[in-house]
Amino acid sequence: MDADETGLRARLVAAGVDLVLREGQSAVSLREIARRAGVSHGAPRRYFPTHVDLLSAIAREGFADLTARVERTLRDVDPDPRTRLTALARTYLDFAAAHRGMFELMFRHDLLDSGRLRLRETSLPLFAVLADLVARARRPTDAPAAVLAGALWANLHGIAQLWAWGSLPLATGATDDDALLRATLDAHLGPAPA
Amino acid sequence: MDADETGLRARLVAAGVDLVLREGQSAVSLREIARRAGVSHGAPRRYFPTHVDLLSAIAREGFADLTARVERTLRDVDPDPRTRLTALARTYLDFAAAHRGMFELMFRHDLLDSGRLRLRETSLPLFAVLADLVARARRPTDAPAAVLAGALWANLHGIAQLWAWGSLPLATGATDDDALLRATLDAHLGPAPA
DNA sequence: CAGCCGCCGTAGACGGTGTCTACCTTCCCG
DNA sequence: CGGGAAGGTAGACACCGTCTACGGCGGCTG
Repeated sequence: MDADETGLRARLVAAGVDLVLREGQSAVSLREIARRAGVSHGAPRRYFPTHVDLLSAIAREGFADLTARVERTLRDVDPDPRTRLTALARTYLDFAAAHRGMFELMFRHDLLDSGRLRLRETSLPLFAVLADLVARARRPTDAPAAVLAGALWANLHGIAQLWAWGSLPLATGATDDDALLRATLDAHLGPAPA
Repeated sequence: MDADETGLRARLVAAGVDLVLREGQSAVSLREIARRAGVSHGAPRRYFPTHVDLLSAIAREGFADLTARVERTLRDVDPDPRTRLTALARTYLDFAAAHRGMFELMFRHDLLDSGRLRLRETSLPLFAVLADLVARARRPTDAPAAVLAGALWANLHGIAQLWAWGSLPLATGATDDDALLRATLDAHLGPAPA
């Protein structure tokens, strides 16, 4: 992006991303990141006044990564909106499962929520992709596109979280989330075409 | 329950519940709880070998509270399953909004997920209530009841979390979650009757 | 009734954390 | 060439969770 890739700032974020992916969100301490970046524990403070600022920068990378994955997936999928939404949803759930620590961090609002950080806005591009597809897949009797898209996102997100947490496998007895995903898409977009 | 209400164990949990409701999950340290309970910082260790054990006990209270609220709400609602599901959903969302810190703690699987703690099972009674209503509201062409109930729970949960996080208000431009809730129920259970 | 044992809470230590502050090096620009 | 700012170092502080040694108290046993 606009960051000097070789600068300490970028190295700190990269170390943090690596750490959260490998060890989970609780392992992401300022001092550990500084250690991995090979600098003293006070160094990050030049670029990130507080721990929250660094975590937010890491989470931002997570959103960028997820958004990029979705766009990459959609490049190879045919133009039917329903098909594309299915692919988007699958990517979302796979991301949450494969990068659980990062996914958790991205939505830990108690860690990240700060007026000045504007982290929430980071998810808007991804939502825009989803909302666009929803608008095209929407049936005339459905709720307004923004509402429908919001509800669908929430459903995806809830599956991702409750599945990772173990509640959904336990409650439904399922061993994978395919049926849940199908039911969700059918519910919001109407039964799948044959 | 089976705990001596005047015992230190119960006092610690009560102090923790109070703290998480008032200050949020990050304020719930062992030492602070001990301070509020008027005992030394080492005392909780008799009953909760580790911080996670205490947090789990607090989260359990949260699930019990939520379940009780749902049951209390349902006592005054007429028998139509759709109406009852609406009331249940409303209670779920209101709980998440009113007790954000507790709601977050309840689903912090990185803190609570531990084979021996069996915390996930605590949400099963609530899911059973929902699943029962879903089974009765289900249309013949819908997904199996367990799947439908799981998808609906996930949708509710996602709305609760993304709304609290601020993403959904931002993305949809809505000022309350009523439209999202209605769209969700319509999607999973079919259009509302007049 | 005496004595002992086990439960329960105390208190201090240890290594870790985030944050603050004083310092020092290095490099660029006038 | 000399001064000043940028950027990293290092130590202090308060707080955290965990571990361990200790004390006091009550109840059971002989």
